[in-house]
Amino acid sequence: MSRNRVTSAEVAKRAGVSQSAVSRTFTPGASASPKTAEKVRRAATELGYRPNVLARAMVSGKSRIIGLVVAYLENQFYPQALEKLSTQLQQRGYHLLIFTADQAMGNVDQVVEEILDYQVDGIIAASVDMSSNLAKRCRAAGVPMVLFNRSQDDPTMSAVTSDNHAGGRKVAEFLLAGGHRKIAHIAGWDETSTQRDREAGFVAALTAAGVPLHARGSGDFTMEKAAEAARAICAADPPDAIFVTNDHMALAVMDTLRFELGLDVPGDVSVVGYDDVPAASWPSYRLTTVRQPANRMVAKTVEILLDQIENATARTRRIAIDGPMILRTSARIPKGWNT
Amino acid sequence: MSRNRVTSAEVAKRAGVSQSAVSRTFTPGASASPKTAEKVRRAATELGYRPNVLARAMVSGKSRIIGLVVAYLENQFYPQALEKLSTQLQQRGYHLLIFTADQAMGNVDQVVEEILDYQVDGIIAASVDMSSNLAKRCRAAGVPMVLFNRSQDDPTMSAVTSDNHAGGRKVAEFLLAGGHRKIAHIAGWDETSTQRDREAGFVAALTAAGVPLHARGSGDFTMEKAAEAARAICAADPPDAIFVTNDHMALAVMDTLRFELGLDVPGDVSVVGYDDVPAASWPSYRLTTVRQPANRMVAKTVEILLDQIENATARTRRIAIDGPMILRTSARIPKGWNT
DNA sequence: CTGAAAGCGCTAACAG
DNA sequence: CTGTTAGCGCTTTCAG
Repeated sequence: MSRNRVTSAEVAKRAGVSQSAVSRTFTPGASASPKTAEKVRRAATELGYRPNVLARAMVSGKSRIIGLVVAYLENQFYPQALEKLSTQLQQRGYHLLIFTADQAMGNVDQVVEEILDYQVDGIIAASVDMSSNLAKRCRAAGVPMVLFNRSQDDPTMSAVTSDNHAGGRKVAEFLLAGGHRKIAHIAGWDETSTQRDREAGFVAALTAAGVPLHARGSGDFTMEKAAEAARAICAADPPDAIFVTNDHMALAVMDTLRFELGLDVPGDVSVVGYDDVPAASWPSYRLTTVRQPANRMVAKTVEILLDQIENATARTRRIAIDGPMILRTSARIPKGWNT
Repeated sequence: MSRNRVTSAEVAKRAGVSQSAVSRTFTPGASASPKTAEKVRRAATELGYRPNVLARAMVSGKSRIIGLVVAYLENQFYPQALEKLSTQLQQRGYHLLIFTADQAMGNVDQVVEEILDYQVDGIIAASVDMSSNLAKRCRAAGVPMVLFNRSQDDPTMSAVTSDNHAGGRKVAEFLLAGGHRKIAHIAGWDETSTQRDREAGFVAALTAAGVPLHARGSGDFTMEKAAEAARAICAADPPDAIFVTNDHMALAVMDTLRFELGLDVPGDVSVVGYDDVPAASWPSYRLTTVRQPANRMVAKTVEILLDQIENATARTRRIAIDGPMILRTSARIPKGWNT
């Protein structure tokens, strides 16, 4: 009942060749005669041999494993991204090693140290914030890192996000065009770039139109807090529209408005979210939102990371991908409005 | 810009001790004098040294990585389980290496071979079906495996599920007590144990009461197909209750009934699901369902797997954890009904 | 093209 | 308790 894997040496013996010959036939850029390769391959299948990835990693310095730091998966946007990330990486011969970091516990840095222990070839930090001190540590270790759905102040880190500022602006313009003038905002965490950028774009457009923000609450990126914020905001002078920083919270806001406060959406108040998670399109919600193009974000993330890994490209890249507004029925649609 | 990690040898030199001394101070069950340990630890922090997990894995035979095979993460039950799994494992010093397997592509076996290449200490197969041939392969390799939320016919594989048969029975009894007599079922894939067991328990109770199944449709575990099935079932002689194999599909069924077919839930038809995913409790749905105790299922999975890994317990265990019915408002509640 | 030999960084006997 | 000595399984010079 112990680890009894077949080794290259055993295959070599059976095939009547040297151990290095075996190694060569299993190494992509190798030099082995068709004849030898054939003998080896036969012996290998007979014995059920497969190269030990870890041993290979030790000597080659390439583990073909990518560390993924992720916070919480309740917001549907992340499992979706995780799945795509895993699939695309797997196709290229890499695999994800998962590390969950309690955003709250602020143990992200600690976790990254652990990741480094595994000699990962690269790191993807999905929506967690990390010290730029840490970035230095990774760079020193020669391990590339890319931030997914978060961009740090530290411009030396590669990052892929959607164009949050533009997205926020679009929402404001859409709401304004719809005739709304008592526009509220329910935020996530102020510490995150997604929150800051979306709100900045949103408020900028409002300001440009000379319309002040009617009210503001914080939902902490959770449904419970978002619901509370919605209650608080509507208790005083109810808004006629609410922009919620992400769909996950927006869903809770819609439910609170409708089932608890007895308000009609969009009759009494329009609601707009951000992300376009699967649930946003469910008939019960039909949430108008700004789509984060998960596919393209993931593809870019993989491209940038593998480029840095395989071509030793030191260049850090920061990308913001534009996403369209998805018009559904949770918000009044201005006449003649096009995307 | 290359891999420049500090090695134990460098720490040894700086601390003025042997390389093995360094190894010992970083190995839990080691013998090192407080004095030496102190010197080593200082030198280590000064140099920023951390043991190379892969090298350790090579010689010790323990990689402290667990392979997780997972199919699709859209059904909220899985991200939730994944997160808990990762967290609990991480606490015990293990980490998850993710492998996505297209259930449809039937490449599960292929994927497991890949997992084995990484010298994982164990494998968790979350809701995917695998050949018992493969189980043999893992056992031969000395790698324990436990099935999560699926139990195979092959009784040599450890498995953790909820008590699906009992769950199905409960639903039938609940519906029957509620006075329903035209009861339909919308299934997932017939090949899965979850589907078979839930339906078997459900139908058994119906039969015992002398009530035939009014109609049956297949939803393929997807929302689209489930919606179609709902349409088809209601086109002929509409049922007064539908038991849907999982919440993910049940949500779609509710939406279809309400917004497309104009039916009232539970006024015209009661809907019951299975899993108790987060969305089931959202105000728009308030879906009556059978809870799969994710926490306990995960805890058991981790316990069984680590037991087999750390204590070389060969004993395979198959566990079905009972879950309560969660009464909400998508189904009529019989008078005086208690859990 | 091929075999022999030297490690990758670390743990685990083995003597002291 | 400590240092020395073997390897873990594999890739990679280095001669041939």
